[in-house]
Amino acid sequence: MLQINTIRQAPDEVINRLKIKNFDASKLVNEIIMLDESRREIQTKLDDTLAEANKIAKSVGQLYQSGKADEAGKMKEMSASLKEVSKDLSTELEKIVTLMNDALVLLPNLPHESVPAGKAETDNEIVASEGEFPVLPADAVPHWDLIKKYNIIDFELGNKVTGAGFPFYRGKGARLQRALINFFLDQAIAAGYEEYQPPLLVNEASAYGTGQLPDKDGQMYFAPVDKLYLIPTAEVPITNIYRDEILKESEMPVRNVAYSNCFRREAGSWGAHVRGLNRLHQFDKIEIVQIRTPEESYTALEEMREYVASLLRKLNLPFRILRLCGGDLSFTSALTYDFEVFSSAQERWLEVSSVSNFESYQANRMKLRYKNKEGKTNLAHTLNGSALALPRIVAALLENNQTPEGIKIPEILIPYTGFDIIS
RNA sequence: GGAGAGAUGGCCGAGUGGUCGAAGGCGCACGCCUGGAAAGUGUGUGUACGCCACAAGCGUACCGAGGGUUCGAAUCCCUCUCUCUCCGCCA
Repeated sequence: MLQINTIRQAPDEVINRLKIKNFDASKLVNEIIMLDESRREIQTKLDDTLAEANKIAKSVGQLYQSGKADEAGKMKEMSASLKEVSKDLSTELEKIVTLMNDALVLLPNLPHESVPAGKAETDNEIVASEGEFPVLPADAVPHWDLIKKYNIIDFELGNKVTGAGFPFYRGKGARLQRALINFFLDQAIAAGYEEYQPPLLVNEASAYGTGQLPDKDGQMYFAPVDKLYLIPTAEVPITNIYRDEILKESEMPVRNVAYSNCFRREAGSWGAHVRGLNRLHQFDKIEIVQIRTPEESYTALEEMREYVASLLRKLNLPFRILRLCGGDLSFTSALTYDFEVFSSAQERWLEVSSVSNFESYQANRMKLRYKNKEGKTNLAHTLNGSALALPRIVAALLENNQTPEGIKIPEILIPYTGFDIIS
């Protein structure tokens, strides 16, 4: 969430910048400022009352020790009324703090100044475009036909055992998945990321920390008996490692990578464009996470963008990079680059990665701070990106590399797959 | 799942009603010492909020969480959560 200081110091700027996200914040901001004012007023009163009560308690102790029980008795009475006052004040304070927090979590992150205005996908700005579209054979088909033809991914089996959106990968399909996972992890490690294997279920505090709660409740699978959420991305456990932590500047920058299964309910989002591997309830993703100082977080974002681009180049996939417009930008993000690969048989662009800088928005919510060289404690900046999400990469690889002989495996993956063609 | 023990600062660990934000040790930071380092030695070393200039300073809260008793709680009482040990089960 946004820092109260930011809102207090420049409320108009907050309102103006959120207009880029098509979010009318004026009412919320005013409410927050009013709540903040009364919060501070009450806090001051309460502190003064408690200070006085503390003084009395101390002198009562001294009076008893010096045998002046009468005087001590009088002091006790004074203390009783103070106690009532402080009780009322702290109840009131608690109420206001709750109201303020409830309001604060409803405010999205401020977009970075480079974010273009816009309402929808079509307003995203294409900032790069690379690679050649492949020339496909005349009888080229989409990946959902290819996986049947070569018997490498089985949706019907998934339907039987679990339900829609939970396919089985088999034979060379399973091996291709495993190859991609290892390839992506090896690449990330070579680029300086530390590998983690995170838990796939997280508690409520973690889901809240990265911002899945309260705004994306309903998108996550939930195990009510133990009150645990199935992670929609490794971002959640990996970033929450640092929840309630104060990092030394020497421990920064943090560069972590994790492979995980991701679980998404995708409630209400099934339609014509989600056939085959385009959208699943369970999928595999390698996620990179960085924790940075505010000064260098945008340098880090560009570094991550370049890293993701390098993966797609190595896989020989045509891709483009979009700078998301305000309307398409997520609630918690300040700036996001989406990566899309061209899936030739479907003839559409598929989003395979999303690289974002959350600035201090997540950090504030999860109290992730760092101590700078001067010894001052500040909120850190968090960033993350997919590197990469598997299903759509697989879809594009299958479609783009289909030949009459079979599906050719990109050169760089062959050491990982152990075969060069799926036929 | 059964039985027991416990939760204190970055870590270890003392503290069973007042002078405790909390002894001591380790770690860390800075200084001295040294050709340099180690050792030794001195000083410092939590977080949040409020007043205020995001200074100094002062105040308040925090010893797993929440509530209670009391003029006063790390210390007493209640509830919850978590951790550990043993047994059972088990990849």
